Amino acid sequence: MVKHQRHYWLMKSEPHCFSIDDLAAEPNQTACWDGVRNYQARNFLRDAIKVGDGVLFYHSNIAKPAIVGVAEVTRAGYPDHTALDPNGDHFDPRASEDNPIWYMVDVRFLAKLPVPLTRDFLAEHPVLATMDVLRKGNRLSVQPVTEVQWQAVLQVAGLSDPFVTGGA
DNA sequence: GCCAACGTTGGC
DNA sequence: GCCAACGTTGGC
Repeated sequence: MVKHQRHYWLMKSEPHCFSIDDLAAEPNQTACWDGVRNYQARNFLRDAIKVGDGVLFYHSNIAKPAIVGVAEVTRAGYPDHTALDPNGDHFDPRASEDNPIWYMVDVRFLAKLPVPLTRDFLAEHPVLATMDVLRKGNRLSVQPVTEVQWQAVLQVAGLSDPFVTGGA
């Protein structure tokens, strides 16, 4: 029997818009990751991200951008209905029920890192220095993370891997 | 606030 | 299909 291979992702958010604390405060600590309007990120949301995948929550566009928490995917890609709302910030007149164009996933809060992992810190770490998010000019708001990077984040944060339950 | 990097748009 | 102009992202 073949089990789904868990994948890992980094998702950016501007904390004054939606922060890790906002996610933790949501009902069921779960929110839909809406408003992504970039095709490459859309493709990840629509095609690649699956229930159970791990998410590194990254705060962007602040003085000290950093990975601040971890979350998990609780619903795979489905149409982002905010594209259909003409009064919303994420309205896209080209989108329709039949052709949603944009997709989102649901993510649930797992943990806040005891200390945010800043870019400066990441850049000094032998494994984490390779993360896509550090690449100059990388604007992708949803990007893949390797399992090695995922485990390194948890290790340096002093957290146990939430997907490893006892044993092993 | 600056500006480099990038994605998108639209004229041709 | 090319590419210049433009808008946005996001670190600094």
